[in-house]
Amino acid sequence: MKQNLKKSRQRETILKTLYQLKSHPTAEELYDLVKERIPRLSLATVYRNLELLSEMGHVQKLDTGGRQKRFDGNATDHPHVVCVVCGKVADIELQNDLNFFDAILDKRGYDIFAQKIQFQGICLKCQNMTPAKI
Amino acid sequence: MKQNLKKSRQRETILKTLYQLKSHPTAEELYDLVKERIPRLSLATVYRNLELLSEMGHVQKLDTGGRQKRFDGNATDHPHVVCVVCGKVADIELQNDLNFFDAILDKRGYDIFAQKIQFQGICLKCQNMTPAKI
DNA sequence: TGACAATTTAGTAATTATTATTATTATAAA
DNA sequence: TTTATAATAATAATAATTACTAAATTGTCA
Repeated sequence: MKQNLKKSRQRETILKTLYQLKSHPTAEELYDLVKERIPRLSLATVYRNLELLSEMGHVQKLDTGGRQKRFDGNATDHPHVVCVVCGKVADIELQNDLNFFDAILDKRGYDIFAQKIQFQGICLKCQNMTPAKI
Repeated sequence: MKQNLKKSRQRETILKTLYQLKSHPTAEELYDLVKERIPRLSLATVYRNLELLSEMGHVQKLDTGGRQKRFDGNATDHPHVVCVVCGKVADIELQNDLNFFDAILDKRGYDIFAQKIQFQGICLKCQNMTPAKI
């Protein structure tokens, strides 16, 4: 799924900065960080590149309930824990033989009360849709 | 968590309509449906009541990747499957002893390739925040 | 029942996250 | 270098949601 990217200082710095973070920033939070290195950076550049990078499988776009989407430099499928008060997101590890609530190895201090499980796929209708010729 | 609600024709019809659906409509889709019964209905009324109803635990607000949020008349924790092409959402049932991918009892025709697991809670910082006095 | 208070609504304006546009600048290819 | 391609900054446009407000509805209780 991953493809190579043309380089530009902005794109490289955005990606590198996101990789270095353990947090899951919004586009705007990441913009503020990268802006320290590239002061003339535009917010639209951050949005455009995060979209591109997530389409290419280099980063992950997260829907965590807040108004703003969040981004994760780790593009592999892994569970998250979200604070419903402040929106902060952390990675979490599961032990794959136990049931959900017991399986969390490190709760990261979160007081957990709910889970959201979502599978992603393609529905029957969309599977049968022949792609349009170019 | 559920509290009682004051009634108004609009609120009752919105809730009843959502309960009857097996689908997971956006606020706008639900608006179109309820509008058939209450032609002068306002979209803002639908948004306001869905917000209220979900805060009170009568319905569930879903973040499924699209721009619009979706709503589920079943407020209990249960897994969903989302079509990444058209956005359609379906309920899904898991067998609780198997690992994830194998545990899905009925895929509803979806061709599934990924999973998103999200726990919800309150982070350490927010737990220690004393609530403001009224 | 009727008078008043409280709640809810419709309609619309405002807000806000994200995306599109465009002229300019940077990068790559020849 | 010269020319073509792609990316950027800055800003405008879009679209989902929320806030506002005057009018309508509902609830309370004398």
